[in-house]
Amino acid sequence: MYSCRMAKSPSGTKGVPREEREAQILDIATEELGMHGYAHTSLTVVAQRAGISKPLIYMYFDSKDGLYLACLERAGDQIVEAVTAVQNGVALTRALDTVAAIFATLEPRRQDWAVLWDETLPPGSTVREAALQYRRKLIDLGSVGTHELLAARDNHDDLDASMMTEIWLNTVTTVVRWWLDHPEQDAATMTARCARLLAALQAG
Amino acid sequence: MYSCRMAKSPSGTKGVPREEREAQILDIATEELGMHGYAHTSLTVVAQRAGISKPLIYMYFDSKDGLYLACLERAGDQIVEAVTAVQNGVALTRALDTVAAIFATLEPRRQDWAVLWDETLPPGSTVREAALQYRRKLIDLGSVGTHELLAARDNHDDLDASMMTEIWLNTVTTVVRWWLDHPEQDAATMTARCARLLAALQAG
DNA sequence: CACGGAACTGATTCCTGGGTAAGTTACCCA
DNA sequence: TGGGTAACTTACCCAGGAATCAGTTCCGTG
Repeated sequence: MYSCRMAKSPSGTKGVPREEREAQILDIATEELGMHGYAHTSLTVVAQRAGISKPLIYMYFDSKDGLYLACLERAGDQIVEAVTAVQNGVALTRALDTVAAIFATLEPRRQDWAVLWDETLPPGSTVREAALQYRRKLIDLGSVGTHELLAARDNHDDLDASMMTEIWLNTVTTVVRWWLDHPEQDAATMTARCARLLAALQAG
Repeated sequence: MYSCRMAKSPSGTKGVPREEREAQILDIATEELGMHGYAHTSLTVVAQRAGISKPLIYMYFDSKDGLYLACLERAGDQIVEAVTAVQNGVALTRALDTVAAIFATLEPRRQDWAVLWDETLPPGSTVREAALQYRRKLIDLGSVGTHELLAARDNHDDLDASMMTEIWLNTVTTVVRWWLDHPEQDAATMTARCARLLAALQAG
């Protein structure tokens, strides 16, 4: 008999090494999670899209949570690293640098941000806690910027800073979501657009 | 026998007229939906919190969708009306007026905005479509403002305006969520805080 | 005082989706 | 050439939550 390929029997190996299969699953899962959110993502669909069966996913990722966490870690680590590397400019310039870095990092897989900022994670779940920890890192980075900006205006209200930090990160989230809805736009265009809008807001 | 109250038998009327009961259910449901989102709200919990049984909810609201839609309509109508009534100032003043109106309207039931902006609505569902229609109205109102603001800066890019409108509404959402996390703040304080932050951003 | 309707419930059904048990195929190597 | 292992599958279980059935109690009214 020839090796495989002949679709003779459904069971048995297809010759795809674990590592490769894992990467494939991860990519598809990220897309599904990014589009529909954790709550509305079904592993059955992920398996179908990957052309495999559900148990294989469980074999490699243990559970739905495990799969989400794998997507989250890949996304979170990459984003946090990229953003951290760019925190040196001053005030609003730094903000622009940050979004530029985010767009660049996200270019190959834009859904990563949506996975990180998934709003459908079950309240009190471990997946939510895990996502919050990654977000926390970004919040801490952003917090430096907002405190700085407000201090320069003689505003030292911590609650003001807290709210502004929240606004900042949700603005990034919104912009990335808008990007997902406009797939034809590239990273550079997005960065330029953000710069324009920021300037427009400032030109009081 | 005395009328009710005696907890003798579980079945039978408790003497609460339908209208009153409906209002009570609506309030509790709005809280649950606002806190956990549609996807993670269970009617069993709503019933328990109201001290009634699940079938009564179905009797009055037909389905989970029906209950959500009732909450949505009450919230949406009120918010849209309040915001519409305040669209007369110019540019950023109008933005401030709008958030002030929103805070004032939301004061008695802050979760209303979270119901309207629920991120856990199932993709493609009728509830989502309904919510989107209400959001659309707010987006159209906001759109006028952003186009105006950008035009004043000689920017006539529709995509810029589209993104900025999105940012605007998500900022409102973020601010209201922050408010939910800081229950001790009142509407007036929130308005003042927003004014301060806007000024800080502009003072380039 | 019967009776119709309004307010309500316990128990059940049904279905979706996460998770598992047990078995199948192919390849590698002693 | 026969085990051992890696890569798979079919068929199933089961919890939880939406939705429903078949009533029960109470009150107003002719």
